[in-house]
Amino acid sequence: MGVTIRDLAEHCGLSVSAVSKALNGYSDISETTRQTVMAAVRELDYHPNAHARALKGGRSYNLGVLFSDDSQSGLTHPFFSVVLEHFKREAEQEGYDITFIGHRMGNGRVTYLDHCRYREVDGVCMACLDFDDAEVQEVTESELPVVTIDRRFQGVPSVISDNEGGMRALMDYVYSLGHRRVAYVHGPSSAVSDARLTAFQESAARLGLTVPPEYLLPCRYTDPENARAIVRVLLSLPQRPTCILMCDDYNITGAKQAAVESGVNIPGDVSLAGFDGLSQMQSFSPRLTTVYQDAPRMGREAARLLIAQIENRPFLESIIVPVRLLRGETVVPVSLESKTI
Amino acid sequence: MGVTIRDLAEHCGLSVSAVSKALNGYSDISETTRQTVMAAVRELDYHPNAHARALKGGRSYNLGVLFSDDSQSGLTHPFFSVVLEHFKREAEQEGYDITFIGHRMGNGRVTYLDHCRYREVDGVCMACLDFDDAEVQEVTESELPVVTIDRRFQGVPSVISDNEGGMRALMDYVYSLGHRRVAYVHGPSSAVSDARLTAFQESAARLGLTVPPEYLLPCRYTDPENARAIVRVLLSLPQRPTCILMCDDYNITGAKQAAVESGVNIPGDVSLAGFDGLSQMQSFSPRLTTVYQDAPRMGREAARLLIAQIENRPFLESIIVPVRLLRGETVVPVSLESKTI
DNA sequence: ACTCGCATCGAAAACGATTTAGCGCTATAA
DNA sequence: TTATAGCGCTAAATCGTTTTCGATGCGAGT
Repeated sequence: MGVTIRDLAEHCGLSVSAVSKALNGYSDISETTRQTVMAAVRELDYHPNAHARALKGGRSYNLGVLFSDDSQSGLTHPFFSVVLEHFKREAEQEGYDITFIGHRMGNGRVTYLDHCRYREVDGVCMACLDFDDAEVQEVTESELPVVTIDRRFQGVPSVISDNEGGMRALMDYVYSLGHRRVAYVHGPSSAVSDARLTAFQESAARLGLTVPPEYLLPCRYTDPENARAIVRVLLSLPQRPTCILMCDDYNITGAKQAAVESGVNIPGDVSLAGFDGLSQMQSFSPRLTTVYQDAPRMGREAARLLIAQIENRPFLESIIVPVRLLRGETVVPVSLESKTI
Repeated sequence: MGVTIRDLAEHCGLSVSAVSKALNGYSDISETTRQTVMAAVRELDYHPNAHARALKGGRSYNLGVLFSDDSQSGLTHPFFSVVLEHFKREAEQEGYDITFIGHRMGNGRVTYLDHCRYREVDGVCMACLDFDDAEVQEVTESELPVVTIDRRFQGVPSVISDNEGGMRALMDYVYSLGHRRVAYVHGPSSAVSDARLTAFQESAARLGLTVPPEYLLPCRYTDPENARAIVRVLLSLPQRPTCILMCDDYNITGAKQAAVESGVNIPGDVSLAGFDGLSQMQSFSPRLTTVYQDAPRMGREAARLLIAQIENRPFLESIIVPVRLLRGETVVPVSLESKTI
């Protein structure tokens, strides 16, 4: 079907190996023959076959992406789709394609690692999944180059958002605006959730805030319905918080709805903050106060880290991606809130 | 590194070819030896190498995905990320992985078709891109199995959302609620946009509505800023529309903002409808009136159509995916709108 | 006994590339 | 004059499969 290296060789009157070496920049090929080969490449529109190359060289120029969350949102995940998109762009720029690693390959079940080997991916990026799964661990412990996002493993390079720093900055901010009764609707237990929760509690302690247990409620990520129910509970508390922190921006709409239903004004009666800085929320009104996570950079850094590893270039053990507090209009000084209690 | 078919053969005391045939269900292998082989597969944890298989058989069990839009949103596209996710799921179920086809492969530029050949994908799914691009046409005209989404090509199977039907239903609905001055903020020219716009105009004519040219404004998709500016113009018209149709749900937030800024109540003063039925908008308040496009089904059907083509099974020429009118709260009877003009 | 068919299996040639070993040749050095 | 050392190239092995074409042994039919 396609034109092979053999066709090229015949066309140039050279051996196959000479052509191969000319293409791959070997030093023992004269400049003139290299020119001849290159000209023939253009003329015949030759392109090497990735499979043959992978078969021989053991390199597929393919990166595996391991990615799943409890809600099975996959590519539609509002935060990780951004990370992924930029991971993909950076990878493409370096000449790598990406393939998604799943555990159902055709009829049968396959472990993640088996899928990686089947496609002979050169490395794997792991994000947003249950890192305690045995199948996942199997990959991190394999000889494959791996990079993890938002989770550290012994000896595995990682890209991590500065969750603690973001939470501290947010807490400092709401405190500075006079808030003393701060509730936190945190995500289900995971490395990220735990980091933020710890930072929340440490900040509270540092600032001298007492946080009653009913102010600390768990909520699924990216689940506005769940968020709505939980915020409704918070708003019906005898001692209502003056400020509510949500675990992600996506849940803000649910919180807003709960507020409307409870006859509570945002931010007139209660302040509200998110986490993520999703671009979809930029047109949220009033402008959302949230902690921006640099998802594009996380994706890029992850790709760079992984590729550096694969190509035996020096690389950092772990990269902390800074976050940024976005001061919107959903958190206001507590004195501006109407005293309705 | 991995365990090959040769290892299997030695372990079983068989020839490589016998093992291969046992694995691939050939009939000239006895049941007992097949059992032996299968047992060895489990014991040695053997998995075939996809590249070797692709090299020999010409099949890679890989589907290419050609996907881009003018705003370069890629995987983060609110509508197509859903299509893609379900395309991927269906493909996985049938034993296919997917790879994204771009035109920058490493340092150099590569045409889409070359990229397809390089990875030897078995077929290509094309969505949401400039179908008039020469590089795109080159793929549709190649010998590769192709399926297009939301665009028909001569001789190429396609999956298309019933845009016309949706627009007609929407128009009938707003008309039935008494709206006579209906504006349409339509998308930039494309097969989809044109289909909807035509349906809009035909419906208007059928219903006896006159649509002044200033009620027909173009707007980029998924660009709330753009939408905001345009709706602001609409709302400042001397003869204000009683109902505004937006080209997609994502732009609704921009429209809402424009309304707030113009002191216009939605839906109190002006009704508002979207298009897509994005799940992200489910928590929009008031509940959005929109035309739901069955993105998951579109993805699934596309994958099925493509795979049926690849595997030489019978397949339909084109699939029209029905839409559904979601009657929310943003379009209300015109008598309920305050007469402020 | 001889052939025929059947059931099982094996040898070997692909697939398209990379890579190692080596071969003639020329130029330089000893 | 004879080693030595590149230079520029080729031959051939190799990567892990699939697939074609036999090959072998055995029971049955004539």
